[in-house]
Amino acid sequence: MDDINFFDKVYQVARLIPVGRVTSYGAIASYLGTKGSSRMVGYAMQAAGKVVPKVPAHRVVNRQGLLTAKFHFGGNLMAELLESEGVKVKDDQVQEFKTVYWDPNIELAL
DNA sequence: CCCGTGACGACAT
DNA sequence: TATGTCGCCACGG
Repeated sequence: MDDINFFDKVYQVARLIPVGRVTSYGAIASYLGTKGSSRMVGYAMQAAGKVVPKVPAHRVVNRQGLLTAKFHFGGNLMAELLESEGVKVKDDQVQEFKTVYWDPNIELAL
């Protein structure tokens, strides 16, 4: 697994996120073992839309449940995508965040 | 090759 | 509780 690029690892985990659930950059980073490099996760997501299969980057938010990435998606697209999957979003913020929160460290429990 | 930037997070004040 | 600063590491210029 060490042969896989850091970005690819991020994509792998991101694709494991169930519909109607969201996770945080730090959670993914922690799962990968690069807890301090949460920024790299977000950076990887930047290219997520360029990779295949398509990575649900819209399901990844910051630790506060804030749609920091919506600015990059453009307009309200990210929020609409989440709501389309059943995730309630208000004021660029995920409602019931702790309820819809999906932690790879727990769910994958590896 | 060096510098600045950035989808974040934790700690310090 | 809120605001400010530092660390993290990859990529572009």
